[in-house]
Amino acid sequence: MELGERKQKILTAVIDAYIRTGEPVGSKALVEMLDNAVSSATIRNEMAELSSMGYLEQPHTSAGRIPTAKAFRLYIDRLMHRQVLSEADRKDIDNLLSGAAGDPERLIEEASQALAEITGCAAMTTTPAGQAAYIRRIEVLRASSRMVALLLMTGSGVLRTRVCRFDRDVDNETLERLSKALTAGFGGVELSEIGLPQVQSLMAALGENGLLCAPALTAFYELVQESAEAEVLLAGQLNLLRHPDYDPGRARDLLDFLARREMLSGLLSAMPIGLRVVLGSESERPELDGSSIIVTRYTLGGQPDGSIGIIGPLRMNYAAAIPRLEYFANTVGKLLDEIMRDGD
Amino acid sequence: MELGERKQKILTAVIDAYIRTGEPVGSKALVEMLDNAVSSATIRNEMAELSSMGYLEQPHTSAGRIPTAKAFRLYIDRLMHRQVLSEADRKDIDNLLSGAAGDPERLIEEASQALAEITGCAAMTTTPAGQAAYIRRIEVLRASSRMVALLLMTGSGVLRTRVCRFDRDVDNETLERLSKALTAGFGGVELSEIGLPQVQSLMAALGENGLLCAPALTAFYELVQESAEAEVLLAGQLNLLRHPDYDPGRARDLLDFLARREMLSGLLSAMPIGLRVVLGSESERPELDGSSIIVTRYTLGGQPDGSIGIIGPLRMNYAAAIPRLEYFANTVGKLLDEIMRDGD
DNA sequence: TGTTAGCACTCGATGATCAAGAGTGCTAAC
DNA sequence: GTTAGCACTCTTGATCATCGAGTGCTAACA
Repeated sequence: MELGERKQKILTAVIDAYIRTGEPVGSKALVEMLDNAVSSATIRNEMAELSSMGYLEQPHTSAGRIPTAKAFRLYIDRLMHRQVLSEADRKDIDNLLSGAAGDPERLIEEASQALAEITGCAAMTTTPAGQAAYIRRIEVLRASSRMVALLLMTGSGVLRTRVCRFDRDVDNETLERLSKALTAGFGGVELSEIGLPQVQSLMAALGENGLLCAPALTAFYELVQESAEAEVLLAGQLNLLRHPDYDPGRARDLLDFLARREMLSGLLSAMPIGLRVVLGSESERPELDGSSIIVTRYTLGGQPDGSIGIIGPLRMNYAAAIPRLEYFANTVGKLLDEIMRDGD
Repeated sequence: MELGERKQKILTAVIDAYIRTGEPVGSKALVEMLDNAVSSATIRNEMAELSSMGYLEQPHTSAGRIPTAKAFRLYIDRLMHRQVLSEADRKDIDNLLSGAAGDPERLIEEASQALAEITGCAAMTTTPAGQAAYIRRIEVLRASSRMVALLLMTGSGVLRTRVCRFDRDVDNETLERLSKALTAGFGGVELSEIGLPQVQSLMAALGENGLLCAPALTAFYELVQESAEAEVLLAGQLNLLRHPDYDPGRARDLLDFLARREMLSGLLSAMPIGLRVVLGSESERPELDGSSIIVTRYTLGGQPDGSIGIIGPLRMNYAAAIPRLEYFANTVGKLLDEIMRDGD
């Protein structure tokens, strides 16, 4: 079902105008947009056809047309003219990202903030975890006679800590042994390979100390689980409240949805490599209806790693947002590589 | 300006009803609430006086009365009948707080969540930092040949980490020396006493290594600053969107305000010891108008430490919220003491 | 002197009616 | 295939009358 050239032009104009104003667009307005090439009656005929083809719909008889999800899909895939970022645009983004000097996690966090600010949408990112996240280092630190802090550093440079409390005093020797056992047993191991059985067998290997160290091992296990699943960072949710397209109820539902990180996490991890636009109505989630998600991945050492994306109203400025998001992802990847690259 | 007993009863009834319904309350409704003790005309006379005294106001001539901020103040300080928590109420709260076993920071975080859930307001807490927050431990951990992680543990058991990157490779010896210098120089020192000059003089003392270690010292300084000011945790902001008293614009402004943690931090730290109710109109912040804050402190080792509080609409159920908040603060303090108490 | 019944009055909320305007679909002419 | 013209539909905003809740005031009452 190929669309004629004029139909494409008209549809594109309708969507562009709708994205700009949020109002249904009528035949008169379109005549101007198409440089008076044809009359409004012709436009009307074409629009009637576009309607019956499922690309346009009318909120009511005497209103203009608004694009359907199907139309947005076509627009995004084929019709839209992406903006080309100016030197100034790039500079702006570069500046926003220059804040976090050496910490990968903070970089991602600030990238989230910046992306939200630039696009006016909510931004979501996942920390670099990737498939190849392994344990680079484990530390057992005494905090007091019964409290011990565990620290886990992954291969991607992300740190996680947890404090746990023993049932009775532990001596340095025990901690030392625990620390050695953890490092020996799990250093360099991929996070995904560490499950309850592995931790339990380590506990058994510790012999009489195993039971005493149970709180620490539990904490360690939780720490591994926590580090294994990429953390989802969200920024600029309040931007969504500002947008007129969201009535209070819908906005609340959406924010509720976004607050459930495990949802987002699943959503993002299910995304294939490459830049994707998911229209809310295309997902199975009713909360996302009326919204739209653009996601891509940033790379780490040349490999696709964490996700970075935005979520906003269906009627968002794709032509501007997409190239910006791409540039963000590229820059984040580059900065991460710079941080992680070592002098060897 | 003492209020007669009947006036007090009427005012209390008005506020109770207004808190329940959110609508202006009229003389007829009040007659019922006061068990038909007097006629509506009498009530009207009394209400007219209460109006001229500044306790009640009318949205428009033909509507009932709503309480003013002055009335709420009186209500909270003297008129209100606090709910007494049932055994079941306490159990509920105890259960909600039993999650985070041994980690003080996670305990506070979960307390925030739970408090928001129970009260239907937004909850805010600060991590235990207190005036007496000193450095219990500093660790310098190599992450790779150029990346180093710093870890800071404060006396209250809170951990903070930061990753920094050196301009060139650092050998273990240098790191060792840095670690020793930091521990020797700042171990046991109060956070508030560590400023740029102190860090700089340490850098000088490191001699030729000082310059090389500059990124780490910068990170250390930032870490100290970050740990010195109690972190403000916020939960349940979305509860506010659910409340009919907030129109979308006001809700957004309030959420914007809450998102600026440094504002909250200042607000909380300026609060005197003990349970306080601050009506939004009593603060200088226009964003808080129409809202109300209830704050208290939890204790750590018998000393008042972090803040814990809620923020919600002016018309909130104080009689229920206040005793719950108090119980929360007590329980959090108890749990913290349990976690921190050492076997010596 | 304090309380109450009665009543006129005010003012927002509700709903009906109406005109204006935007936009369409259809028909007939080009 | 395109266009001018026109009748038709439907939203929007304004105007207006009505209704009802609630008040303030006055006069009667205990």
